[in-house]
Amino acid sequence: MKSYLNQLNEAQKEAVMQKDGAMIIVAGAGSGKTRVLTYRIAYLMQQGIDPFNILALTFTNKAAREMKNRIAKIVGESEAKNLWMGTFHAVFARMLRAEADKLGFPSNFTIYDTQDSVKLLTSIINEMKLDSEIYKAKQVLGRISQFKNNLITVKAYSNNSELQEADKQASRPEMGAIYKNYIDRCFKAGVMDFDDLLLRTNELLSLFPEVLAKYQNKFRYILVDEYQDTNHSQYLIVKALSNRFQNICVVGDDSQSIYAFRGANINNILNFQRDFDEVKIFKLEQNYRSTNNIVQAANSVIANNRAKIDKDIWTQNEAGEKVKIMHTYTDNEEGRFVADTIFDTMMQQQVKNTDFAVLYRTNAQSRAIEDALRKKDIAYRIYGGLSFYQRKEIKDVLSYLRLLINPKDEEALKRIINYPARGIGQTTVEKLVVVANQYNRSIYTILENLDKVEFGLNLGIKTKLQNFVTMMQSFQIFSQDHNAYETAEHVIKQIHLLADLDKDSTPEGISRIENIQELLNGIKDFTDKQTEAGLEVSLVNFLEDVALATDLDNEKADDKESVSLMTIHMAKGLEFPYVFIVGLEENLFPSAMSMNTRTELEEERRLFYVALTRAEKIAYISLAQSRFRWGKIVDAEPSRFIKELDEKYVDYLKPFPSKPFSGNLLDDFEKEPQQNKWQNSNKTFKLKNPEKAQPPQIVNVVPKNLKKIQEASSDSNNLFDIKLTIGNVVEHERFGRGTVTNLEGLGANTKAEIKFENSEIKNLLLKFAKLKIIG
DNA sequence: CAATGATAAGTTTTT
DNA sequence: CTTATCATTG
Repeated sequence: MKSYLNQLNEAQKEAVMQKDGAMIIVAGAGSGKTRVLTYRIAYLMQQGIDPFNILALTFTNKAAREMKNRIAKIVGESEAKNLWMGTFHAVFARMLRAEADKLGFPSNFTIYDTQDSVKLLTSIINEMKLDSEIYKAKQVLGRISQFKNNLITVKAYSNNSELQEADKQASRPEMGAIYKNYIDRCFKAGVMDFDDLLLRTNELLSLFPEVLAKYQNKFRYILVDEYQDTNHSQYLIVKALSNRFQNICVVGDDSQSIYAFRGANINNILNFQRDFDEVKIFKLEQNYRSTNNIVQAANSVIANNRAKIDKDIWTQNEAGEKVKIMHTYTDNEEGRFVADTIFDTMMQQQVKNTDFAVLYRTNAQSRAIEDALRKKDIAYRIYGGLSFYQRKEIKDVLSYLRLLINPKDEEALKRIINYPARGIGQTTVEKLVVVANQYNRSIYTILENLDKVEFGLNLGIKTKLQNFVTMMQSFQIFSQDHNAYETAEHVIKQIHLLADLDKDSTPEGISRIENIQELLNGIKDFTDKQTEAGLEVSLVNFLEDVALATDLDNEKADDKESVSLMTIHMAKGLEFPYVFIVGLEENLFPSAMSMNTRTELEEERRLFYVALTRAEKIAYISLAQSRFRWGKIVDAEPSRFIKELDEKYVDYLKPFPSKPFSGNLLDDFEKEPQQNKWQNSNKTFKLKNPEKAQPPQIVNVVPKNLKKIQEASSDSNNLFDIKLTIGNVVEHERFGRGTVTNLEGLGANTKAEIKFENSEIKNLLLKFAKLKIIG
């Protein structure tokens, strides 16, 4: 029973066994944080604490699920089931549902995702006749999100001249009015957006002392994971709930704080000691995950940050391989390097696809990697980007379900009132919105009372609207004695959605139908699981799950044999034996948007730290000299973060090319014709003509300082020293045969003028042209 | 009102 | 290069 305590080191054990009071666990990357949290919860339960009295807040649903499973193994399933464990959003959505009436919300409120919010704001901005160039919906939403995360209500805003002044300065004086409209519309629609789930929880706890008391009493022990990424709103919730018993344990690593951009406040962790009476601090500094080379390399990078808690991350693990850096010419070549290395490693080490992850700063970078992996027939899965539930066809179906449980849901209604097409056009919908605002009712209420209001609709349209309402009503009746799965299936059948999609025989159209099927399977899975667990199966629960799910939460069967591709943000909390961090270039990583202030740059650096510390065995870092961005070829310079890596822990797989590239790159890009044809095809496919291009030569160069290499290679670069003289006959992969008519420049920068057989004369840079000398 | 094509605009990270 | 929105036509 106590045996699990023996699996802990001293620091971990102390943290686990500190039962009461406020405490902070500063847990370095790979220091067994999850293990401490799980054991701590198990320990609490064995000390007699009722699981009903424990609240554990995690950063992802996946983390919550895994932790719960691990706890169940120690204390048993039936006990573990009673824990409140989940993300802030999921846990407090559940709480809000129970208490919704107090805030004037229906208990079946639905949740707006970002897209819904942006659409609502777009229409508000239009209705207010504001310039949509100045009031960009996305930016306005960002601003509103800031307000909400800092608990600035509409009223607080109107009393805050500083904020108003700031918005005036940004020539958006109507910000407050938009904010008010947005809040009103959400309220009227019975919906909450992501930020509302936290904001309204705060509202609930501060306006209703008896509710606060109830939950304070319930949650006597509170644990918060990834505390460094909580925002002010979350902080206040935690503080309020833990105020009575002060049994609060937060776990985090300031070095891994990467969500300031969406309001996370690093001060929450830095100032934790000030917030509670007696705070015990535990530091977990031993890394169990990575080799020493990786740990030290990561340390050397993060040392460049000023704002941090002092700690010394170390490991007993073997030195392992050094961090490997590969500098390629283009992003396509970078992709090839990744694919080739994965392929070779799998062959030589007999390891699985799942042992590899490719991490990037932006989702757009996945393309080049995907292409290369497909060419090598390596199965992969992309996480993030647009998630399954955000796909158009899926959101359409979900919107029907949303409207069914919450007829006031305006965005859901607008989305489907004319999909599949039933002759209700944009103008009609706009009229409805106006009337709904006039009467201060939801659109659906207006629809239900069409004969009572007159606003110039012709009979034909009226009938169509009437039919729509009748249909929705029939769905509602149907859902009363059918479960979520049966209802969804019924709805899909009744609206003839598949018939509509069937008209489209393109691969995209077919995949849409498959997606609908997959959605149905998902709902079935959900209903089955809930039934098994003896829980109430409701559409409300399903929709909430879906709204708060991330891509990481949807596991697919073939994930078990796939290489993972994701942004670094998504990779937080995960680990892989082999990790590729790609695109280490200025303006990409660090991102161009975040180099204005020190704070932002430090966040980028922490992001790099997070990326590196995902690796167990080998970390590869790659960068290209030029990259396809915004439809153009853009020159790139090595990221400053590369220079910050202590050279003791680094291997350059190839010397850095001499100068920033400025020549003609078309060769490399045009060599791979129409690769985009494969874009939407399957993850794996057989190549008809396996590319004959050799994998990049991996040359082990004595680790040298980057600068030295750059200096050394600037005058002569023997790697590219092609012996070519005027008069040679050469063959080019694309242009065919030609004769060298002139040579210019030295070494890597030699430019050749070639007259091709089609009598075109071209100037080619030898290092890119890959000419074959024929005679 | 719907379907189609054209043009414009935009990419940081996400619950 | 991709996606979203706009304009035009039937």
